[in-house]
Amino acid sequence: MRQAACYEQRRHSSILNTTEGPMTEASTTRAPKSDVVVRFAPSPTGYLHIGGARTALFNWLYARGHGGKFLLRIEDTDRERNNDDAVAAILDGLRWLELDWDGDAVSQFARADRHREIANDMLARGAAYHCYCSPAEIEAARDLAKAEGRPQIFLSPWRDRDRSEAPAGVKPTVRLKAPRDGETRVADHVQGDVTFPNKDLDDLIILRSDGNPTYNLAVVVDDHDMGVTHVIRGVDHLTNTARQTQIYQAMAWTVPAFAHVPLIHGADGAKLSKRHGAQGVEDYRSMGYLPIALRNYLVRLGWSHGDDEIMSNDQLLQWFDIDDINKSASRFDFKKLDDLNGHYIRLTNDAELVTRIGDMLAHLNFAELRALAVDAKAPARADVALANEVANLAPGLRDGPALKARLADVGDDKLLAAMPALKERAKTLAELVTGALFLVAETPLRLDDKAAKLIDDEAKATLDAIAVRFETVAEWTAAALETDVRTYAEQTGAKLGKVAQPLRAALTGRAVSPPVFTVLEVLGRAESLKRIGDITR
RNA sequence: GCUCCCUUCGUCUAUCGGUUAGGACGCGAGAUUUUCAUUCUUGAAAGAGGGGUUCGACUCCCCUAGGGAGCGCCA
Repeated sequence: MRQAACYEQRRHSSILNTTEGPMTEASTTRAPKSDVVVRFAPSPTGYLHIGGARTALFNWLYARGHGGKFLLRIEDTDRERNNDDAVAAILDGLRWLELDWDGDAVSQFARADRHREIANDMLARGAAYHCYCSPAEIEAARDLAKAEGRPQIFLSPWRDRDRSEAPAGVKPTVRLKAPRDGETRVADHVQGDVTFPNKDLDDLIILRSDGNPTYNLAVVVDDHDMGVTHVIRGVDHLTNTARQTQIYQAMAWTVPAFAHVPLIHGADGAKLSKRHGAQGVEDYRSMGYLPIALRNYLVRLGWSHGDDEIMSNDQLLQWFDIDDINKSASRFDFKKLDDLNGHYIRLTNDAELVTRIGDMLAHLNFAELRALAVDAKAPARADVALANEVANLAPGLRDGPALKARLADVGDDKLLAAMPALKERAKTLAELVTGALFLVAETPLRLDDKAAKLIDDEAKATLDAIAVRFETVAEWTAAALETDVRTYAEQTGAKLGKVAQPLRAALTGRAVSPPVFTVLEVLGRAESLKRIGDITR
C-alpha cells in the first residue's frame, strides 16, 4: 500500500516548497515578526484533545496575528497506533474550530528517509554513535539506578567504545552523543530561561534498532526543514526540548523560539480524562458549543489581556502574544464556557443558529449519548439531556438526523419563529433544540411530573374556557393571544399564572418552556387546540 | 528517587514595589416577569506558610508545604 506523503490535498502544494505567505486581512495583521512560521503537531490518537485544541489555537493566533504561517504535521512515526480515521478526526476538529492551516498536513512517517539521512550525518560528524545495548540491559541499569536513588538516566558504554568490539548479530540503535558537562539552556517565552544540567540528560536514541527514527529526532529535523521559527506546544515537552536543543546544536542548526504552554486540568485539578465529561473537541461540538465561544473560552485559559473577557477574532489577533501566557496549569470550568456560549448564541442571528443546529444534529446518536457513562460528579451534558428529552417527548426519533428531518417537516420557519424566545434561555445549541422539542413532540403529549401537577380539575375548566375563546381569536399571533388571555384573566379574577401554567403544560408537556404565547403562535391554532383538547377530554 | 515548573476569591485571571488587591464565571439578595431564562442593581469571597531584602512586598530572594510535568528503541 502506498503511503501518502501528506494527509490532504489543499490549495497549496507541499508546504515544504511553498514560499508564498498565507492570506490574512491587513486590518488584523500586525507588523510581520520576521516571517513567523509555527506548526501544530498532534499525534493521531483518534480525536483532537481539548488541550491540543488550545495549543492549536495559540499557534494559529500567533501565526495569523503576525502574518505568518500555521503548518500542520501529524506525528505518526509510531505505526501501531496510527490510522487514517484518527488523522481525519483531528483535521475535522480543527476545521470545526475554524482554525485553517497552510498547505497540506505533513506526515512525519513519510519523512523517515530524511530523518535517517540526518542521523547518518550526525554519525559521520561524530555527534552520534552506535549503541549495542539490549533493552533488557538498559532496563536493568535503570532499575538499579532507581534502587540506588540515582537519576534514572542510562549511560551507554558504547559512547566511547569502538564499533569493532560490537557483538555479532546485534542491530544497534543510534544515540546522540550529548555533552556530559555544562548545561543546556532553553530560552522559553512562557517558562523563561530553564537550564538543565547536562549530566542529567542521557544520550537519547535517535534511530531505533530497526532503523526507524524516533520522535525527538524527527521533530527537530521536521521543524528545521519546515522552517519553523516558533515552537508552541505543551509543557510536557519541556525536557524533550533540552535534548532536542542538543540535536540542533550538533547539526549547527538555528534553534527556534519556544513557548511551552501549561496543561489544562479537569475541574478537580486532575488530568483531563473521560470521567470529566469531555476530552475531544467533537464532544464539545456534540454538546452544542459554538466554535467561537470555545475559542474565546480556551484562549482565556492561561492567557489574558487585562480585564477583557469577550474578545472578537480581530482583537485576539491583535492582542495575543506568547509572552503573555501564564506558567501555571488551569482547570476547565464548564460553567464559564456555558456562560460564554450563551452569550454568543444570543449574538448569533436566528438563521445561522438554525443552520448550526442542523450541523450539530447530523452528528448525534441518541442511543449512544444516553448510554454515555461519565462520572456522576461530572457536569451534565446538554446533548445527553437532549437525548433523554427526545426519548420522552418523541421516542420515534432515534437519532439526530431523524430529529433534523422531523424539524424540517414541521418547517424551518417555525424553528426560526421560536428562535428569539429560545436563544435567550439556552447555553448550548443542544439546549436550544431541547427547548424546541415541543414542535416535534408526539401527541397526545406525555406530561412530565411537574406539568401533570399543573393540570387539576380547575385547570381543565380554565383550559376549556380558553379553548372556546381561542376558536374565535381573529389574529393568531403571540401579541393578540396574550391580550386575549389577559382579558380572560381579568374578567375571571384569575392570576395570569393560573391560566398560563396549565396552558404551558398542555402545549409542551413541561412546566418550563419558552413563553406560552410564543408557543401558541408557533404551534398554530389547529395544533394548539388539539393539544388543549387532549388534556381536557 | 532525580530534574524542571507552578501556588492571588470555589474557578479563570488583573496587578510591570506604594491599589479600599480589580474584572469575569459561579454563588447569595433585590428589581423586571406567564414558567424558565435574559437584562439590571447589589452582596459575600483571595495573595499557601515561614523567613529575609526594602521607608514600603501579592510583586524580589531563600526555606517549607502542597500541586504538576518529565525521567521509553511512545509521541
